[in-house]
Amino acid sequence: MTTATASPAPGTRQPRGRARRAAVLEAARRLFAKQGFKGASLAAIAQEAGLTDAGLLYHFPTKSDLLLAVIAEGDREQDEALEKVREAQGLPLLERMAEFGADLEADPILTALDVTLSAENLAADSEINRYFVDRYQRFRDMLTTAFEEARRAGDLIGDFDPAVEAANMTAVLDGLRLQWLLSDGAVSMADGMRAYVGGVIARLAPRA
Amino acid sequence: MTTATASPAPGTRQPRGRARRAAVLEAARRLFAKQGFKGASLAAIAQEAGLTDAGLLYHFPTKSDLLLAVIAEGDREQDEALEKVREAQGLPLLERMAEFGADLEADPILTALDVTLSAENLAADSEINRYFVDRYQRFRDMLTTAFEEARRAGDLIGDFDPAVEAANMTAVLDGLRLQWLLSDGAVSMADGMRAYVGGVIARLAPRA
DNA sequence: ATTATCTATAGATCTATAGATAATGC
DNA sequence: ATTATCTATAGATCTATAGATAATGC
Repeated sequence: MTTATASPAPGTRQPRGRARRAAVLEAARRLFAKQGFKGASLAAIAQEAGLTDAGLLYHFPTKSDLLLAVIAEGDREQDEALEKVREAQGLPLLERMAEFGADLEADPILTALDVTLSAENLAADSEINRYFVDRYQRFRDMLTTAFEEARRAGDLIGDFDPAVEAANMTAVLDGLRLQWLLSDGAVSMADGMRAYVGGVIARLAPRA
Repeated sequence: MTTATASPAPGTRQPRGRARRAAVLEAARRLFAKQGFKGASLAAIAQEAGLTDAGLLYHFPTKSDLLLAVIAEGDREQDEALEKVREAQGLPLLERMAEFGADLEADPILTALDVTLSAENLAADSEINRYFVDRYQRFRDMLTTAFEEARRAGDLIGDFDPAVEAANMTAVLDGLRLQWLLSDGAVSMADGMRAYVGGVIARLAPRA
């Protein structure tokens, strides 16, 4: 009976592996952006990275796993932006969310891939699914805390449920993203988020 | 030079074709619900409907087209429910939207397939893409009109943009749907929509 | 010697298409 | 005779896996 030790991800143990893995990610990011998820074949991506398609699958077990890796990499960059938001607390944090729509408009490709992958893996009990479940949970938690803090500070008053407000703010951001993509930019994430956040604050702020 | 006449959809000209088409749709609806879009193979659906997978593709050129047909059929049923909403105008219509989240929770399968397909076809310039673009447009238009009417009637006041409000309300519904699916029901579409619609009205209604 | 990385190969699924069969119109 | 419906077949892509090669640890 072997002890089940958590082994590191494939392709990260040796220099050759790390280099290939990085090359595959770079090629995938480029080809997914240019041809879409379905349009970019594993064989094409593998060729760009200098190995066979089967070789690529040693690093990323499925095509969806590869896309997840591309997205997760993008998320890490976005997380740095989120860190700035997190420096704020309570009402100021919520106020900064007004500009989050505009921020997302800056990276249309990643936004599109993200929506595709999260929707595609709704049902499956996969690592991908857990990734998105966690991400939404963390995002909602951050906002829930901010709503609670804002109430505690007296910046927001009235009979509202912080968890529901957090889910709704997350929902607007996500729903606007879909409409923004489907309307080819005619529906503005930036305008929508500014109006939404402004509306929430106007509704819950103490009367001047 | 032949005149480009709009030919009817394949499988609708002869009784045999109509029957097979219906059988395929029924089998598809059942198998997609049970095994998901990816899990249900064309061959399995075709077998249930009594023809080969290639024969199925005469009726529905691609697997996505088949899913679209299943969804469009569901939409027609939902449209009947929407007709009742449309009977109302202005503020009463908006008030009814508060219950729309609860309505959607009644049909989880269709909701999940719908999100999958709309996200999957964001980029492609396909019939499917146009279907969703149109559907969102019509939904937003309905709400935009309602916001305009409510303002004209004096039920809503203040400096708001009906188009932005319509897009945001559509977005909350859509975004909550995604979270509802991903959280396995922990995030409630019903609660979210009631809070959202209530909030919009509270913010924009004349002070009592 | 052992493990990491990769290739060769085969299977499953979706899709395209040539041509066969069934139905309809004349 | 013409058109609608369908099958047989082949190609493209994703995936699984056995085994080869390269790197590392001893």
